[in-house]
Amino acid sequence: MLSKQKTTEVIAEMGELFPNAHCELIHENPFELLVAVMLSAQCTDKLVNRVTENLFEKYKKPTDYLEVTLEELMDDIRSIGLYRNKAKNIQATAKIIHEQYNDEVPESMKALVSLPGVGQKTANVVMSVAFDYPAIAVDTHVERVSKRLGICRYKDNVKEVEITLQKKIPQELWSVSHHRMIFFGRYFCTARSPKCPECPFLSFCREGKKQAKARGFDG
DNA sequence: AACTCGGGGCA
DNA sequence: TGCCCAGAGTT
Repeated sequence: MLSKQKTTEVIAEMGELFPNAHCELIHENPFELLVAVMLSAQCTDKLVNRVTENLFEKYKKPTDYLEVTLEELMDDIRSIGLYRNKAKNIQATAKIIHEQYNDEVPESMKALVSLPGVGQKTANVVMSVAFDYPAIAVDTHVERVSKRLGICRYKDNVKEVEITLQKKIPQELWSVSHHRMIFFGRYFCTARSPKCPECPFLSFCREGKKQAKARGFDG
């Protein structure tokens, strides 16, 4: 297990690798962010970005989603997996935000999680990114990277990963860390074929040693 | 804890 | 082809 100091150093180095990591997810309004993250479930970010580019031209406010039929919204996001559930959930959530929250995304974990299609992970992202709330959203990238680098244990569940990260990372870096680990997970520490030979953390990475043995490079 | 949704990307 | 992906809801 990595020490707190070593973990902080790793996060800092990820910041040098991806200086703009924290900017890319920040949308102009929290509602766009919420929709983007709802769409991203079980999809690659590349695919989501392709869809949202057109989607946010057409849909600006929560009520915009209520003025079209479910079929039309489904067509607008059809290239994404799970589009039927996502379209339903986005409409239902837009309706609640319009009717109960005066067209504003609620700034509370409890309220966010109660929205249809919004779970703990999505709520974490919205709170930390849109409202600057100190939280570390543990998605699959964050989980994989944390385990491989030894920040937490392989057997840890999502909650345990979150607790360990919050223990080992200074609070002012929580929100930033989320983004840096996502970028690192996307460009270096990918699920299937991580770029271990190019990785700055290879010297102490558990996964790197496995990969070196399996793929025949110097671990 | 296990199952389902689901089109696209990648090996 | 087969497996995986910025998860959430139901049983």
